[in-house]
Amino acid sequence: MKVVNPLRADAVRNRERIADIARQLFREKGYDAVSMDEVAKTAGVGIGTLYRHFPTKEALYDAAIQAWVETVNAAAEKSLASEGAPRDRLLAWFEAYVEFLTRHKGAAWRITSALGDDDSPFAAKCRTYLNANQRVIDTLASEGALRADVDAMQLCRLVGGVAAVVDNSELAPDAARSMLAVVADGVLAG
Amino acid sequence: MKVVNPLRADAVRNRERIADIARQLFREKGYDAVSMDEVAKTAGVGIGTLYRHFPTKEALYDAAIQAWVETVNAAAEKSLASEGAPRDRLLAWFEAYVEFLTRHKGAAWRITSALGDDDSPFAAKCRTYLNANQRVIDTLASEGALRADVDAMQLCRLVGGVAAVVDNSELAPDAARSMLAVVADGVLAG
DNA sequence: CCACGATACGGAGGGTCCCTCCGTTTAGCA
DNA sequence: TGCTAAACGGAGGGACCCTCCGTATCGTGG
Repeated sequence: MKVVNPLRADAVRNRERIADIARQLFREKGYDAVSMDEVAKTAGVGIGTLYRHFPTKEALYDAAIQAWVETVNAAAEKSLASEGAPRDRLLAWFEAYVEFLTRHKGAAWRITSALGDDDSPFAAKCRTYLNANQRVIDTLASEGALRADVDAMQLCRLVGGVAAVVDNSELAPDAARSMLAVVADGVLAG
Repeated sequence: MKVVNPLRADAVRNRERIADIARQLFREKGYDAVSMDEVAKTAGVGIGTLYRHFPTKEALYDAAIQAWVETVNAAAEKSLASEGAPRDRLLAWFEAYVEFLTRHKGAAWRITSALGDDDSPFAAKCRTYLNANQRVIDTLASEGALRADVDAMQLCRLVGGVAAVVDNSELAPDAARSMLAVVADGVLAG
């Protein structure tokens, strides 16, 4: 028998090209404004091929935004490692977090919406974010800078909510920063 | 000539029945889960009739959630009129605000998304909300309880973001309250 | 009371989605 | 080179929002 286990070369090629094109399109136009037909046509494959590689549009989206999610942990470490006051470091993390979430239009709301849902295609990304926030909380809490009842899920939701609004209304960084300052002060207080 | 200016009796009847049914359906199932066909069928009218009265789905939604929006000002007054500390009154207002926004599934995000957009069908509702928040800010600021750089738009976005997350993830009131406490403390601080 | 015209009704169908199904083509081992 | 498992491609199904237009109804002037 001729069991060919690894993916065929053309399949690998197509999968990568589709993911690249999708990343580009989603980033430019946002989730809703990109149709699966458009991705297939731009990538030069049939719609059937697209769906063979990515069973739903959300799965494609998940693959398209995969790369940058993986750098989130590094960003958390970097924000925390700096020398400044807890408030400054927390704000730096928040800003990095919002910058990540808003890098692809529509991602902030989609990911924040999926926060409690284990069945979502974004569940893995949510866990990454939760862990990063937990690390930030642990670090600042060990310095006694945080109020006691803050948890990672709550923080993800608060900052994710801000990110979603910033993304949707295309707010300037200043507007985002002033909203994040409110959240940071609220979390540090008490 | 026979110019019949006022609406015909059947038209008035249908308009009201459609709005009633739509309010009920939107409230039960949320914006996305209700189709225009479903509204028409449930109301017992043709799809053409529905669109004669409400030119888009968003216009229908706007009409469906009209009634409760108008009571928001009363809620603001009531929250402010109580005797408690500024923090308690602010929190009471936030909770009332979130309760309003989450009363119809999907409304929080849609309205908060429309905050800067004058062309949105929800523009009028946004103005109502902004004014209510402005009144709250003015009252508390006159007591010196607020940080200086808080504005109504920012507050609408912050609390609207929390409301959207609460609505989408169907969080318990406790979870909402703890997030709102963070925002309130952040706004009062400094 | 009736006839007639302005008004409103209803649903077929257009355009756009996401996604499925299946006949056709291709890769790659023996 | 022949053959089979794997991959491809696109027609089309079903759902959606919305438009268009022939048909039915309302309500007034005669």
